[in-house]
Amino acid sequence: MAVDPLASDLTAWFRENARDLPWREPGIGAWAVLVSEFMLQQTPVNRVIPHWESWLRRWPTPASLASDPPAEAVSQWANLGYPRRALWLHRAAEEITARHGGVVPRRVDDLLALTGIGDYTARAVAVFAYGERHPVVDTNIRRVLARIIDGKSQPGAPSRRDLDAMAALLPEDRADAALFNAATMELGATICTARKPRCDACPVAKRCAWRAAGFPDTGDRRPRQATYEGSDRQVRGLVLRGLREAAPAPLPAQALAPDWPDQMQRDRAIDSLIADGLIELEDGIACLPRGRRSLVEVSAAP
DNA sequence: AAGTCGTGGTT
DNA sequence: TAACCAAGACT
Repeated sequence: MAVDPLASDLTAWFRENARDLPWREPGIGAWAVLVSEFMLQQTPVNRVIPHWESWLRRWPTPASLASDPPAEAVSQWANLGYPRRALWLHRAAEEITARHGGVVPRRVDDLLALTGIGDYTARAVAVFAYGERHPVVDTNIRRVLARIIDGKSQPGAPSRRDLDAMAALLPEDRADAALFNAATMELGATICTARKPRCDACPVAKRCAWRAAGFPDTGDRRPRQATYEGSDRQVRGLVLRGLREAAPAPLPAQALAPDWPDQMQRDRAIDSLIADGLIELEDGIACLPRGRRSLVEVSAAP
């Protein structure tokens, strides 16, 4: 069966225009790819790169990460945002070590069973790390498909139709299939962007239903984010930042976001961080999870 | 299944 | 400048 012309145009474009991102280096391991996918969840590429490099330098294998306490992962995560991803990545490393002998699994089902890995990440790792043949759908790909195929400016909710659409376009050859997934994602990230698409540079503009229809605004925006200023998220961020910067030393609870105007809200934030396993609180002393040095360790120090 | 979860850059 | 956006996952 011949490769779909849309797929072949996109992969041809990708071969010439792919950004050389570090996790795309040939021979990069599955663990490195997995770490990149965790960090890239809702975080821009340019912010991820330096963190990805230092993370892998410190923890080159799942087992090496699993052998350190989660507190170290949360600290190392620094200001990447959504810090529970650090916790989940640490837990995934433990699971990989325990269930898979320290080797990142290759099957989508096994990947899906790991903490913090959902439908996108499982497929991304299987495809980009192992060259398995699956359709991958992220927000970029959803947007590209919505525009090219459905003629909409914005995609609706994630649907299994996107997965089916990618599956229908997927080249038979595994390597080509992986390239096509990466190419579609790359187009969405660099050309067919949410805000100002650069249709002049798009290799498949001729095939775009949205363009053919005159770029109709289909409304259908994503729900707007709540104001960050004064939000629970902001307090949580401040509390965690304080603990990170103090680590490995613990802090008295009063020293967490001490200037926050709303005491009740601050206390709720602390409780929610405890519930999430991001911090621990004992006798009014707070620390990162299992971050306090044991008495043995402290007394053994010179 | 809609809400929630950080942080920083861009418009 | 306030709003928008960024390789999602979990509950």
